[in-house]
Amino acid sequence: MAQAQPKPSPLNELCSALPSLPMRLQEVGRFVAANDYDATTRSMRELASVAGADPASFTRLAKALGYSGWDELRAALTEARRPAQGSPFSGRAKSRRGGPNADVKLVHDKLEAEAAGLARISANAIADAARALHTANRIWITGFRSCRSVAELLTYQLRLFRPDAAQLVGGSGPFDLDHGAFRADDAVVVIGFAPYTLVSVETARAAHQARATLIAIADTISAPMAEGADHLLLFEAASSPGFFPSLTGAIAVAQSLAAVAFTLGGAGAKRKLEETEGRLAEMSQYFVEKG
Amino acid sequence: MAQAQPKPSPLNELCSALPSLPMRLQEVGRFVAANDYDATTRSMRELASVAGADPASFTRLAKALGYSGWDELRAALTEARRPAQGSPFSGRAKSRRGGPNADVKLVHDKLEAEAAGLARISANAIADAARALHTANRIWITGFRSCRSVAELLTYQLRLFRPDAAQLVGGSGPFDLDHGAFRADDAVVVIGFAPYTLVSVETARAAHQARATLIAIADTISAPMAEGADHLLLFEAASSPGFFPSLTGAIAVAQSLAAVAFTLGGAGAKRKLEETEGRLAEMSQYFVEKG
DNA sequence: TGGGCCATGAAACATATGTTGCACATCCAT
DNA sequence: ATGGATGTGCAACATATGTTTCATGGCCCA
Repeated sequence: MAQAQPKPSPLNELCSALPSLPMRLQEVGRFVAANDYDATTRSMRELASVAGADPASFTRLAKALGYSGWDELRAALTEARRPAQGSPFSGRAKSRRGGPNADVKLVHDKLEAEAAGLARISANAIADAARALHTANRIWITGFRSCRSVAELLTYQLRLFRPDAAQLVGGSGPFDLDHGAFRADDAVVVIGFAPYTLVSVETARAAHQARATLIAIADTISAPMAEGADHLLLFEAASSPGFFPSLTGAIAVAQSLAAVAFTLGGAGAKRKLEETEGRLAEMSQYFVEKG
Repeated sequence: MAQAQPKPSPLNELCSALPSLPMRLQEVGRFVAANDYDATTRSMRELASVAGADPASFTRLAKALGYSGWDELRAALTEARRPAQGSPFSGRAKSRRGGPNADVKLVHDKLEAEAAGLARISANAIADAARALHTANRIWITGFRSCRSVAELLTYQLRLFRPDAAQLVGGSGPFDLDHGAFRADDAVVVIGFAPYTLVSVETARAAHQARATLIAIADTISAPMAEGADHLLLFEAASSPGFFPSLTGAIAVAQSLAAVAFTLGGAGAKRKLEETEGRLAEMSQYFVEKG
């Protein structure tokens, strides 16, 4: 870290040194470059056997590249592969003093990053969770701070076709919680990201204790409300440059959840939806173009 | 537990098993979940020393999860982490042809469409609108039905650094409106899509009459609240397959708006934000990892 | 051809690794 | 209080790991 160097990737220096290496070392070197993930995880002997080479070659390769041994080379590869934590835009953090268009650029980057984040959401996990929602007797939904908007949206959409089932926890204030009402055949959805609100964690635990199906929508696998969750739906809160965590992913997850749950509901859900929509329209809350 | 699934992520089953584990194993398990990359690369003893735990705990954790030992758990984690070969989307679209996985496909398509929708949002328009927000004396925000969640999120984020300026219209109920309070140096944000709620249109008109700066976030140029709007921010509500309009775009717009407004606020906004965050933390509403 | 040089594979080595047995602490039911 | 069961740290264990050494075989130059 103390180096002023712009951090040369071990893989790059491997490739550039390749031609000047003995035949066997070249083979091994190419193998490492092509399978660098396995190089960091499997053992030297394993690699040797699938590469059809001698274990010693790996040690020799490392030394030929200036490392003290294979261990050190592998450590370098491992660090190079380490997922960017914290600042995904560290590389792109250019001097934003560019001009009057800096704001436009910020928005642009942000949207781009969020679109990429959506791609990383697991459709499988959502479908599974939706099935759990479908079979649940009642559905409780929790979220605080900015996640409250996500919780409210999910509640709203679910209530469109399951009006008596979906319920926002703490609907009449953050201290009016319904933990005691959780039953084993209920589903509880907890939405949150770091820093985690205490109440949301407590809600998750209460759900778990009540043996209700717990669905966690969070930014990390290690989120406290993910503990004991039957379904864990991840989204990227920090994916976008900016200062507040992003909720775009969480919203997308919530909407997909509602959509799948709706399709699972079949004709009954559709009927309920039309009924609800009709009631809303009846209250004449809609604007109609005159003429 | 449905065992028919092809790949239950080891991390997920770890998280769900956590609560039923003994104390020390929970600590170790949490550590593994939080540092899964190191878990696959560093050795058991290394992990133990930085986690402040006994090496044996890792073996025991693995066995408690049903693995034959730490090596097998680590192998599972390693495989789960293996980089997807190919592009994130095309690569994963394997044999998703209809069948029982129709739900998965639905979610997949939905997310893809929404990601594409984000790309069509105008960064320029958002930056302009943010400047208007910045110069406004007070900021009123409106949205009903599912758009209420967007309105609440925007309000929440703006209040983080402009607590006295941002205000949700009808905060104490949909009929407690503040139309009379609009002033010429205020900004009014109206969020909505078809079918348009009557109140939101009335709010837009009231804002216009008060000569306040009107910012409309809507799905169409012809949206009634867009009439007379100083800034019109479009998002795609119907872009995604499914049955409910999508709010992902609206959320992205709202967040970007808040982000740019924050940067425009400069040091003062930053100070206010820290102040607010501090007050929130002081109320000890956050969950802190013990250890 | 002969002699030095280097690349290469196999086996021996020291060591770090994952595991397991044991002793002690802790908790719960009797 | 007592006895049993369970969780936890420590240390010894068998072994897989990375490294080194040595013998072999090919190559180039005198």
